[in-house]
Amino acid sequence: MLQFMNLTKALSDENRVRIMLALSTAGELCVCHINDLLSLAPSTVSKHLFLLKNARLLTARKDGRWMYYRLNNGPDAPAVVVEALAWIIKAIADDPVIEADRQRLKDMTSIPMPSVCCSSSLGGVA
Amino acid sequence: MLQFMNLTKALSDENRVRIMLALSTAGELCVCHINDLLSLAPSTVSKHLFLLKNARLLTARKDGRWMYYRLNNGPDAPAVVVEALAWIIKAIADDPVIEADRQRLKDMTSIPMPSVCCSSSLGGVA
DNA sequence: CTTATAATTCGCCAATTGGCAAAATATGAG
DNA sequence: CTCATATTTTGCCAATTGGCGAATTATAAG
Repeated sequence: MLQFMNLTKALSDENRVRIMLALSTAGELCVCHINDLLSLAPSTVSKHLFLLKNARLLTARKDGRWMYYRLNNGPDAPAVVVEALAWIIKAIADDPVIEADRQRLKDMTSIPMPSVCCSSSLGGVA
Repeated sequence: MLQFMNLTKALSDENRVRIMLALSTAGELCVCHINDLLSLAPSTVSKHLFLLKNARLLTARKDGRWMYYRLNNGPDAPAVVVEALAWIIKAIADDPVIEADRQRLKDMTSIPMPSVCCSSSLGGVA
């Protein structure tokens, strides 16, 4: 029960749902891209990612200074998680908010990432 | 999006999830049975039921002084709701908390209800 | 009409949660 | 080593939420 409630609580915040849908499109994202996407403070995003990972909805991978997050839909993911992912993606994949995020993501990730991650990724006139 | 967040927020509270699972077993329950099941104040249960109904997870039917609630899994229920119902039921139908609720429900509803609803339904030594 | 019961609404309080800034941690670059 | 960047942890505050009791509404019974 506690584990299941962690799942539903994790999905009960709009910003966390937006993260999930962004990952369903992008496959994998580093934290700074998510910061830009949501326009939230890094500490806030970090907390959201912790809750999603804690609920087993996400997995994380570290590469140098960067953390990459992805949906936990691999073969060893719990069935209840995989079903949750299918449910939310089907439910709101074509929501206007999600569509807009997808467009922003496309712009963001079109800049080759290995070089420089975020400080110059988007919104950068300077 | 707002409608979907109503759904996930409605499912993010343990007492509300217990209501859902109780209804998946009983089919239909009147509010006073749910009060007894959760041992919460009637006003609190009423608020929970409002949130679940507002999220379209439940439907309500009035019969005399009693309100009966049931899962919204009829033919005209939104697909996203039906899928949510299938998801949560599969996920926690055999959770200990839910099993215990099911036992309590069986005791409760074994008393024929049309006669007297709740004031004498359970826990009644007096 | 008056009384009693079921349920909801309202007003309030405690607990939880989402947000940020600052400090701490980790890692690559010079 | 020292500096810069990415992320997390910590501490704090405002907003939301879950809870109760009191008041209100609705309906059946006397």
